[in-house]
Amino acid sequence: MPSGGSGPTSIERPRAPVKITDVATLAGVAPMTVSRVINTPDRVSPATSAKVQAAIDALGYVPNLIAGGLSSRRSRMVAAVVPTIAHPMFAGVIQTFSDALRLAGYEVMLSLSGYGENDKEALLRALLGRRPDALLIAGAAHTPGAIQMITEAHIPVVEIWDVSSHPIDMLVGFDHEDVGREVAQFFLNKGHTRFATISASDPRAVQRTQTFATCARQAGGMVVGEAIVKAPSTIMAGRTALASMLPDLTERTAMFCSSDLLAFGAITEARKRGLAVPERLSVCGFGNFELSAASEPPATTVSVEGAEAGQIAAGFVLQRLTGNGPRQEGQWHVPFHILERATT
Amino acid sequence: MPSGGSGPTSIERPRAPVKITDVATLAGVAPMTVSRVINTPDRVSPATSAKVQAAIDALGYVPNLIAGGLSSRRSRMVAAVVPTIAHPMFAGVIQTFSDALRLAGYEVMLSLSGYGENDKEALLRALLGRRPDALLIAGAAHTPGAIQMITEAHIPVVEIWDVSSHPIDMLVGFDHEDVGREVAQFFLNKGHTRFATISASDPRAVQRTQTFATCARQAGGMVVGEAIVKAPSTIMAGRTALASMLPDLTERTAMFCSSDLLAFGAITEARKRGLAVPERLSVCGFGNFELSAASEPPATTVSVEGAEAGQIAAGFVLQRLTGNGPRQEGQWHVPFHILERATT
DNA sequence: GTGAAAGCGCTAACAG
DNA sequence: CTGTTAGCGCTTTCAC
Repeated sequence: MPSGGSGPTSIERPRAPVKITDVATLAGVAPMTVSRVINTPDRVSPATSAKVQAAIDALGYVPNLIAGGLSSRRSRMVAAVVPTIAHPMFAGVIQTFSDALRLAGYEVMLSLSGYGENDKEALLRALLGRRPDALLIAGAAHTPGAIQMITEAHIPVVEIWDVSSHPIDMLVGFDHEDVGREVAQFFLNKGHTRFATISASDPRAVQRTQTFATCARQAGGMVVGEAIVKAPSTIMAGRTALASMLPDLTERTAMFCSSDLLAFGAITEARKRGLAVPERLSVCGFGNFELSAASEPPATTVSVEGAEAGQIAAGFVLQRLTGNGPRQEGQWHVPFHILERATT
Repeated sequence: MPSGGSGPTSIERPRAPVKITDVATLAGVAPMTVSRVINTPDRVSPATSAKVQAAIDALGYVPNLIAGGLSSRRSRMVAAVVPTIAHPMFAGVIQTFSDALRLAGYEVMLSLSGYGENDKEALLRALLGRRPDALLIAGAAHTPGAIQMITEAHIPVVEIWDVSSHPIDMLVGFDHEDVGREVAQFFLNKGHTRFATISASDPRAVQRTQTFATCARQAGGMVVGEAIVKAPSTIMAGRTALASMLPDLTERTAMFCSSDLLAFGAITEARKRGLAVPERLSVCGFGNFELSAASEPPATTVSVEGAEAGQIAAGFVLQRLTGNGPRQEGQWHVPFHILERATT
């Protein structure tokens, strides 16, 4: 029941949301001029602009972006899907990505998918139905249905986290197998011969730790334990896994955990059980959580430049959106490196 | 340059997004019937429904919710604004809230505001411009401009985190002063006479710790240190604060930290410096992070039922949205309690 | 620099 | 149970 009922009071305080025509009427201009004041101010004379701005302020006008989006076919919104933002890399990516896009006038609509792939298609449907101008999505392992939906949306897509031989569109990620290899090499260089892993059950975590184990074996090492715990990683899971692995940790062992949370749990439990870290058990985590830097002893970890990844991803999206140059294939390898601290 | 170039192939693979009329034509029905199949399936005959569904699948139709929203004036979207979801209470609230609303057919659009209040009005404008059907917002301390914008949106609003004497609409929160009081009482009952606090600089954290200090003094206790660190809380800040406070910790002291992160940092630094926990320094944190339960020694903390808060908030919103009964004032005190573990 | 007309893709309201 | 008509609030396009 718009503009119904009660007579006008002395002060304008509309009950139904103010619309562009209300502002136009008050300012004595056409709706189109109001639109210009908001979207392309430089195409309006200063005098008119001031009048309109006054009307906007007086009425507290908040433009309906739904209507604008329908008309212009641009939602000025970018959808982002990540499993969690508890992980520093994702948190970093999202933060930087959001900031960069907001600066360019886009809002980021963030959805957390969790680690279960159960209703990801439903989530995607709900997201794509809102016609985002672009999509940022974590993980390259999508169902065929999901890939089809994404493809047919005809919007720029950036996949993060994984490298992939078949990116949907653009990609910002790293090779999880490279990480495993590099950590293995790190330990091998230190003369380790016995190895162990604790991994969360998600595919990328498994990739990192399995490659680590494979490399260790290939170099003549012995893998004395490979625990897998249900994703997402927790400190407690790390403690439990280490406890159950204890009988096999009879000699000096080098351990790679798929997350700093698992690593911290393993370190905590090891020290409680009297296993000296790093003398008897060397531990390297993954993710560079603040916990690893700030706990005692500070823990060695693999750091991935999430902030940089977000910046690059935003650049990719914006370049496509602002349409400078042709559709450019973007693929960016996010750098990672081992931060050696006191647990190795 | 949309719809350019390459000629049609044998298989239908539309370059522009499929719309409701495309589906209607293929199914041989009116657009309205397609709409009904999607939104009110029980009002369509099974035969028609099947035909339409087949057309939807064949074309990979994803309804444009922007258009639907404009027409129906319901976006089926709820905006949520929290400073961070690194805090278990917020994470819990958002998770439960999202799940409950998704079940009812609403998507949650999550925005992280951070702890700076700088551009909150701009954020709100961008959010409200998308015409969410309801708003969940953390913190009761809003600027007048923000309050006016929210009010004039004429949508259900739930504030979380804080109790307030002047809620905008509905409220799910707790009294931070109550927390301070209760923790003080907890320590007093154990016979403590010397107290200290480490707090993040955000208003609610300060409220908790200051009330703690006040209560301790009123009971005849002595407050030997009150550190304030810049929000958001970090482990390292807790370590640094404790280190600087060390000279004043000459006797058995009870410490309340505004976050488990600060508490963990304080405990870590204390033990490193040879201050026995809990014998010389008793520490209670806030938030019930996993870290507190899983670290060694397990840390005493204040647990707030975030998941329950999210459930209640979702209930408030849905009741208003599905419109059973009159506009009901909702105010809910989220329960909290002290989890005593090994650091006190 | 400003305005008028048309329409974005969908659904409310009302027929049949 | 299904179809028709009108219009959501804005921006595109074209005119002046």
